[in-house]
Amino acid sequence: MKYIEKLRKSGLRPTKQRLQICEVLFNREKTFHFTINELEQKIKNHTSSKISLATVYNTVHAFEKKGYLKQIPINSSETYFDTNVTDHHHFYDLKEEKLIDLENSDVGPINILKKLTEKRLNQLKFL
Amino acid sequence: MKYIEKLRKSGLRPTKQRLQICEVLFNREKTFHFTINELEQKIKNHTSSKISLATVYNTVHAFEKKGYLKQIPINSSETYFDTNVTDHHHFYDLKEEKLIDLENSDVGPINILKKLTEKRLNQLKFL
DNA sequence: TTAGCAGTTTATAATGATTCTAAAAAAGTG
DNA sequence: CACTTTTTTAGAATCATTATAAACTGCTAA
Repeated sequence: MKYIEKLRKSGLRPTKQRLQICEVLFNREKTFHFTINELEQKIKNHTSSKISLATVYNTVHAFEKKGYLKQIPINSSETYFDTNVTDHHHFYDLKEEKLIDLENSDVGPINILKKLTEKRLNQLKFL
Repeated sequence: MKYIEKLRKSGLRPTKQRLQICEVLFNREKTFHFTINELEQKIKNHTSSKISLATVYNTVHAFEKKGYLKQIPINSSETYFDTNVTDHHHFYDLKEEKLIDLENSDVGPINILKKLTEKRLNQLKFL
């Protein structure tokens, strides 16, 4: 399995559950967005063995901490994650109620005209 | 009271509770951000009579629906609202864990370089 | 002014995503 | 294999928010 090394290098033990979740999350062409419950469904469809909900939460947070997933700062009852961890923007389609990725190259530069120190800017997250 | 008319015009009955909440929210120089619990505290400090938590929720949602408040799309355990309903941006200060307003005039134009139809663009919310 | 209806408030229960807990299982190490 | 550490797990706990249903209030028409 190609994920065993990746996990070990990150200091995460390559358990059966983590490897299965890796398959579901990363073994595909395109990146995608998901909630924990959507991920649980995908896991169910993908494997016969059941993974506890707590484990799904644990794993997603572990992967996020290691930088393999990114949390999307959308205001929703459920938290969204993104397997695209490159620096990019999101748009939320109000009608279809789903997220759209826009790469940085799809969006022109955003210029902050107000005077803010460099240090200050680095600790700010654009919403 | 100056808020009676405003409420009536919106189709909201000017109840004692709503007027008190109006005082707390709108009778000030600057706009501000708040969570429901922060608002509840402010109400407690402002008046002697108690307003039920359910009423605070109801009122905030009613005001939001009428356009007097704006929900801020930040991912947090609590929902943030803004009394500044003008079209503007938010930055989230990761270190101080608080929101900062940036007026549109403080931020240069954001150019979407990807081809999206006009109609599509209107139903998108920038995150 | 008052009767009655619609809108509002309220305490409390319900909901639902997420986190906590503590015990069992699995992985790594010598 | 023995032993330590990490991980998994089911279920309980948490906490913001919403639903409920009864009491109350504001409004309006007679």
